[in-house]
Amino acid sequence: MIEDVGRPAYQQMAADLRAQIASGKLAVGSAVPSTAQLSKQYGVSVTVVRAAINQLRADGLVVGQPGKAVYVRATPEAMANERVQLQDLAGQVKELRASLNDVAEREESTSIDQLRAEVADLRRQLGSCHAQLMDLYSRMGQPYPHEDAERETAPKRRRAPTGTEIGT
Amino acid sequence: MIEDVGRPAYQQMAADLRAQIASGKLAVGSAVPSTAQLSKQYGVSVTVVRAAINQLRADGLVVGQPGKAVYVRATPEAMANERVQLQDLAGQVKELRASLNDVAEREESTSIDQLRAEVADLRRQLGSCHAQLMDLYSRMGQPYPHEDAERETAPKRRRAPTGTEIGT
DNA sequence: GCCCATTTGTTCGTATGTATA
DNA sequence: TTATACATACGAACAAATGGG
Repeated sequence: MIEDVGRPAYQQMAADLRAQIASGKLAVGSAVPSTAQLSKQYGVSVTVVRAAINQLRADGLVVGQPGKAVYVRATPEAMANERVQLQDLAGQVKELRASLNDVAEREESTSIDQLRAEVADLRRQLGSCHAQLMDLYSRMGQPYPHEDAERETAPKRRRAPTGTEIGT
Repeated sequence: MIEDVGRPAYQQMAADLRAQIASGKLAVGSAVPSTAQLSKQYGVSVTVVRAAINQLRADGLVVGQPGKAVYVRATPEAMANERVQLQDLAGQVKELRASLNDVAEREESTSIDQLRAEVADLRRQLGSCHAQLMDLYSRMGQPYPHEDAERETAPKRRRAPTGTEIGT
């Protein structure tokens, strides 16, 4: 199925899992097969599986719950939408600026009606722009337990098995 | 120096390196100490060092060059700026929309001079907004070889050591 | 040009802790 | 309690790139 051996195995595996998520074979909310199962399926060590899963998690596509499974969080399209939306937003603001520039240039010799129409058009464009940005902001700010994710209740020191104490 | 043992060692180490980058002890463009050196310094295995470096690389703070070293790419502040700028941008667009709303509401009974002043003010706000978004877009779109980074010239198959062939 | 040491990157194996069922 | 699963951490090996002798 995969014959591009020019790339590391964990990247190929991550790409394959991404494709499965995008195609719907791994639906959002469902569980990814366990590390051991993936290790047997793909014929690689658990290290490669972990590396692939880590890459997907870094991209925000999956989230792991210890003791349970790794769950699909979102599709690659939804993640790519953020960048695409940002690009669209840039284009919209640019057009908006050009329109406003035209208004400022021709405002001396235009009638009130035309001015009114232009302002209404500007208002429509800005409304669409605003809606996109709100969606973009909410999607980036809300559902992301990324980074630290402070222990909400009790710090509950997890473990100190071998060499957890690190210093200079 | 670090006594919070409630978190994994590689996360503590990543946080410490982040702080060093932020404080300037690890300047942008300089090289991070090698894996072996960091392993001795912090008293952890190379696995922990690799995990910490991987986290910093996933955040876009450092980039590694095989055979040479891992170099500091940007500061955490500059990375956080993207989100802050997005937030500011959201606020600015919101204000802009409110101003435009007021213009549309009061355009019937205002003089040309006042309308002109408001349009000029809108134009100034939109200009600032546009500049911020352009900076944000260029910073996200340009210097990022993230994701796949297709081989630009020759695919140049790198290696196939043990079990690179993976299948279903 | 060739050899060698260093460094990053990838991959293997294994062990342990914690969480869930 | 037992079993499964994720997460962390240890050690070791090899490939590729870099740079010095």
